[in-house]
Amino acid sequence: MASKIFRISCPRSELDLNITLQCGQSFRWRRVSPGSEKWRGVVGNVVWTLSQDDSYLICQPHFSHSQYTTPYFSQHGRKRKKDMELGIQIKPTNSEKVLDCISVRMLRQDPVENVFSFICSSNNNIQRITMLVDRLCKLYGSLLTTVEGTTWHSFPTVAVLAGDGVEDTLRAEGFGYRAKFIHKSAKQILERGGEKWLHSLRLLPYKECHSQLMSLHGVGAKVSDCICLMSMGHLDAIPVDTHVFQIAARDYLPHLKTRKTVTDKVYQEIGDHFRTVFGEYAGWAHSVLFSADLKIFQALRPESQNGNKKQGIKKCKHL
DNA sequence: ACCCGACCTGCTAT
DNA sequence: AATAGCAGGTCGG
Repeated sequence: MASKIFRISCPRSELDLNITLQCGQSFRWRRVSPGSEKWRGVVGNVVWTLSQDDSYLICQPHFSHSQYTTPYFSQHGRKRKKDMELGIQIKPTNSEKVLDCISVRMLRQDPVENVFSFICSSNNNIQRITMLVDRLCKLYGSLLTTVEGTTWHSFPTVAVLAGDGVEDTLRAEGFGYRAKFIHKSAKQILERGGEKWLHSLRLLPYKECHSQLMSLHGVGAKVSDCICLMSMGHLDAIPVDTHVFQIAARDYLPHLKTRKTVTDKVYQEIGDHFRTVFGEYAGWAHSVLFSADLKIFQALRPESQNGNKKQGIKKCKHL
């Protein structure tokens, strides 16, 4: 049931789908077919097919029923580039790959999806995280629609994830020790007021938001920062994982090279350093550096070929 | 305040 | 072929 297509003015230099949808912010986007430049995924309760040329995003919703959607790509502007250039000048290591990834855009995700996706991320790799998140949606989400023979499901509600037997089921489905984290966090969120409570955290200052999220079982400092950055609107949150730790030790804080693990103190030090170097969009800059170090982007060369025909075009401010 | 080992799973390297 | 190492960490001691 294809419907209207939305064209959104947005230069590829400021938002590259291939990087943004594949760099480990969201685990729900798939290429329409192998090698395709079109992406398909779920935002809220709507399946979208996204593509772009050098100047526009082209967005097609697949409705099964009438819906609308809230802004998904964050609106942080061009000033961020200055911050990034400043950072690159200070530390040129890896700068070529970094420039390839500068067109990553932070998403503004739904907090529920963000929380449970990143609970799945602990001590895990992107491929398996993607598989687990997909499994979570198929098990506990509701069927939205079928597109070209593929079924698409919504992300599960908190109440469903808090239900009886969820932990045992998830363990049997290969979630490992994360099964308990998911079930218990869902129950904690429900006790505090459910989705409404989680959304209300967006009103808090960064530090408070960060510590509230950390009260959830399975959400530590790193996952909490992922949520702050990717769904709470805190563009200065710095998730420090093993990868960012390596980058920091290599390019910014050489005295960390001798350390084996990220302690709370080192975690804080790296975040503060990034915020000092990159300013208010430090979290975005962190994602550029993180993406540049990801294996899948090592051989990146996004050559644009376009010439997309369009019909039934409609203007839309945001997705 | 700080550090350490255990923990599920599945892919990779040796 | 078997085994250690690692992946966007967190928890409890």
